[in-house]
Amino acid sequence: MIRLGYACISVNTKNNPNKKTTVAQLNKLEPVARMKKLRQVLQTNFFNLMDLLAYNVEHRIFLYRLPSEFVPLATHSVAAQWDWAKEFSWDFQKAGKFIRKHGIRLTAHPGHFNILNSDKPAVIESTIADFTYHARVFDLLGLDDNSVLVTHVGGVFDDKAASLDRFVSNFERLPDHVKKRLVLENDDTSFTMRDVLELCERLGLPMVLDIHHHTCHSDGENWIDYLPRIIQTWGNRTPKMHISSPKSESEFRAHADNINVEQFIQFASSLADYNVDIILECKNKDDALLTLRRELKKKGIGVEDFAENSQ
DNA sequence: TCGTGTCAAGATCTT
DNA sequence: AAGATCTTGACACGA
Repeated sequence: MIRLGYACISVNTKNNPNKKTTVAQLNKLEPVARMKKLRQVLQTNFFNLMDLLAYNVEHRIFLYRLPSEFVPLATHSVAAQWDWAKEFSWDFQKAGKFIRKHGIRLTAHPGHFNILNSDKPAVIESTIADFTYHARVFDLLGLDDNSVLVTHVGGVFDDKAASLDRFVSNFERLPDHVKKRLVLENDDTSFTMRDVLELCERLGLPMVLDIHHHTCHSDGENWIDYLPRIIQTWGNRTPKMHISSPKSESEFRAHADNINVEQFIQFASSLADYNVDIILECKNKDDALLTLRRELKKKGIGVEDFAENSQ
């Protein structure tokens, strides 16, 4: 059984849980007004999250990536004095209860400025801080370890082996509650499916296969040969993958508006033996998901049987 | 209301 | 050593 999900933004609901403010804006304000502004943004994001999750459930979408901006400037010094976890504990509990009740799987993808294998101590520190923030949000929502934090290995720094080793030693520095949620994804320029799989096996971490990245960057491996090992990394957790279609031949790395249905069928047919959650990374977000479902249905293919039948 | 410059953050390639 | 690029939506402000 396959479940489909989308990332961060719904194009069908007007408001999304990704409202933010800027440092420059906050610096214009007095400390009290500053706190008020931050509070206001997070309150809006909670409101929008509940709205969006209700929409998701209505459309039987049980997989969703939470925007990293959910708590505005959470790891920036301008918000350092702000105890958002305490102030919003009621909201976290309420949202968490809804998420658990409906069996929604929430995941996150900390931004690309997070480089755990950096050679700069300050970058490593800010990365640890940002991962910790993401894990804390899931902890406060009371979500299990299927709510993962997806990240890339990072930079190559002219020496891939040394950079992989540095990832391992910096990983050991993460708090346990972050370690249990962190998972690694192959990227489209530096670390291939096999690089990441081997690193995941070394660290005992789950691996997210991004099939689009794999077509952009590999050493010619056939991903199907590696599928059982990739699935194995997830243990008792539900494996998660990413798919997107190339925007065009010339902009192959960029994401298209929708998923090419033939391409999806080809990918998904190899996953028939497994339970897999797949996040669609498309410009059209949730609309791409609903469109893909319609196209599959037209072809009589129930790849997402659970979601279709339990209507 | 609309168009435009700006936004916390890194790595890598180009000049 | 400094600047552009990646990628990217939304905020804030001025017209």
